[in-house]
Amino acid sequence: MTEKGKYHTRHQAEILQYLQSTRGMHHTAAQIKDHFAGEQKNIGTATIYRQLERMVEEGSVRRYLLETGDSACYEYVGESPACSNHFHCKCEQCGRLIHLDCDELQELQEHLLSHHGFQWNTGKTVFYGVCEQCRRT
Amino acid sequence: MTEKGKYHTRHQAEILQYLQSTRGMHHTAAQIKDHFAGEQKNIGTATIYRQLERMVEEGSVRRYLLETGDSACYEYVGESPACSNHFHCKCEQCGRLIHLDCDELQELQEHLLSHHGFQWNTGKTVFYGVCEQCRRT
DNA sequence: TTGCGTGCAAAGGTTTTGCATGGCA
DNA sequence: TGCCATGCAAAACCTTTGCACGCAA
Repeated sequence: MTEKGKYHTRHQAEILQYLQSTRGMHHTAAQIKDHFAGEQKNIGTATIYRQLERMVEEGSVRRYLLETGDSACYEYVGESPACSNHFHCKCEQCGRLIHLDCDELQELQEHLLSHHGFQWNTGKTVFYGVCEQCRRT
Repeated sequence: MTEKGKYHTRHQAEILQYLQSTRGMHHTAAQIKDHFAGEQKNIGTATIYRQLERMVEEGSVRRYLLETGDSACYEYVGESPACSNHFHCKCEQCGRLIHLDCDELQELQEHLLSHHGFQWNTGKTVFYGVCEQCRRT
């Protein structure tokens, strides 16, 4: 399956390391580019997209679509699927992406599969709504 | 809140009527444009986007983001929030958008609110995964 | 040496915007 | 008549692609 990614390059390692060091956070391609630009390390936009695409295919990184016109967001999730036990909630008011740890998620996943035959890819799904902070103000 | 939409125009009525007549289905802006082009009714792209934006703001139409690079999808959902008792599931293999009626949805909604303080907007959320048909093949 | 990775620039696609014109009230 | 809506074209934006060069193995 992994025909791509034959070579281990410096940029590949640096991007992966950056994403790993910010586990739990998400970045757009442009933000990643800016991060390295800030360290005097220029990485071409195409390279960033190509590396991210590879990591998404491998499964170590997830991509989220938030709003029309916005960039996609990328987040390191690791090699093991065990860490996927949280909801991704996007607040429609303040725009934050919130990670909620919750066992209910797994129950719902099983329900969707057994009752509806739908094999839910929990990682890719984003729940839209209003977060606690915004709700109180 | 509704400063916009002061005038009722022919195009507005036609677009809304088309979306209403296809309730349960979703269309991209381009598909809507093509539909009217097929009836010798040309509607400018900008007009379609502007009308859709208005309807989304009003709440009678929902917008879904499916894949990067793809267009957003629009679907008529009506004025009442009662119809929102179903999941929107996008099959990552065949690309279909599936509507699943399910009470579990409301339970999850209550759970998210009471345990995590997150007021989930169920209509906007799309569950990604693999549908029953694709799973069996 | 072989062939993948990179960077740059250009292309591709969707959505938004500016501006003059047309239509609703 | 006063504004809003429309259409066209251009702009803005994110992402992908082509190609020559660089680098890993």
